[in-house]
Amino acid sequence: MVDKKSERLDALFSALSDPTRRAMLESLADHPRSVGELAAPFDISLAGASKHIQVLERAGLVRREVSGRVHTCHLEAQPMHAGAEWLRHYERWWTRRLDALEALLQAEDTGDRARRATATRRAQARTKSRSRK
Amino acid sequence: MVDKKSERLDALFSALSDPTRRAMLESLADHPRSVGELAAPFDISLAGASKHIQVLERAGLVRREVSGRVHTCHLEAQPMHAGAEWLRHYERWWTRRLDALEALLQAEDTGDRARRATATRRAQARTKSRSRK
DNA sequence: CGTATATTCAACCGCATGGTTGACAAAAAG
DNA sequence: CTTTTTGTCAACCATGCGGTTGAATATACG
Repeated sequence: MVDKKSERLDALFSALSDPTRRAMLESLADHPRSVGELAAPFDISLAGASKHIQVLERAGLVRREVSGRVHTCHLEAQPMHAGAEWLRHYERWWTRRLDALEALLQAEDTGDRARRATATRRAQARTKSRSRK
Repeated sequence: MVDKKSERLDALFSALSDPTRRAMLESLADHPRSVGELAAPFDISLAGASKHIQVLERAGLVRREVSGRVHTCHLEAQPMHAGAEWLRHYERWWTRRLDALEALLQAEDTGDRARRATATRRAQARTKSRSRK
């Protein structure tokens, strides 16, 4: 069940890793569109677009309403929330730059592993290719 | 240069789409680790882990400090910011509550997302004229 | 009815990915 | 100097992915 969450993130990030699919989602953010309408802006076959849409569907990002022969695709953004939450967890790393003081504090707080890493960092800052003791 | 941004997102989301790599990043969020330390928790060869780390590096998520024969890997989270921003763009879609059709579906079909297609078809027989542009 | 339209499906192609193993290189340890 | 440790590289394998084409399936239209 932890596994389940991971698989959802797999599918989400994997779906988002393709520029065509991201563009499709952006276009669906405007309003729902048929498969043909979704495919139109891209220089790919309808079958190719259909596959992309299926990937988005499997990731839960698109819901399909079949009405006659037209399949209307709607944006379903909830799964993105999990991804955003995962990323949010790292906010402090791009907000607060890892500086020397923090590294020093961490070295004194925790075990030898952190201390070694800090020493390495310090040594490297001082002399580029000299090895430490 | 718009292209450039897209490529960065490609690399980012693609890097994040693998559970092993996400776990590596989580472990690096704690403190920097050597390649061997990063590989240890997983049941894969060192060479396999090395490849994962290279993917993370190419996505800009990991910086490597070579000190002697030890390669120490540091988390470099800036690239995640772009992904978080992209996702944030859709916040209103997952904030916004389920619409009438969704509510109807939930009432009829208790919670199982997998069988939504059939429920949709059922609901469609009733509300035929909804929401086409 | 027959035909045009919207979409999927199946088979295939080329390339990337995640994984392995077996050298290999460089630094540390003895 | 020799051995051990740390990690990469190259080759290989199986699988998946993005793309195609061509046929199949419904549905709508005249």
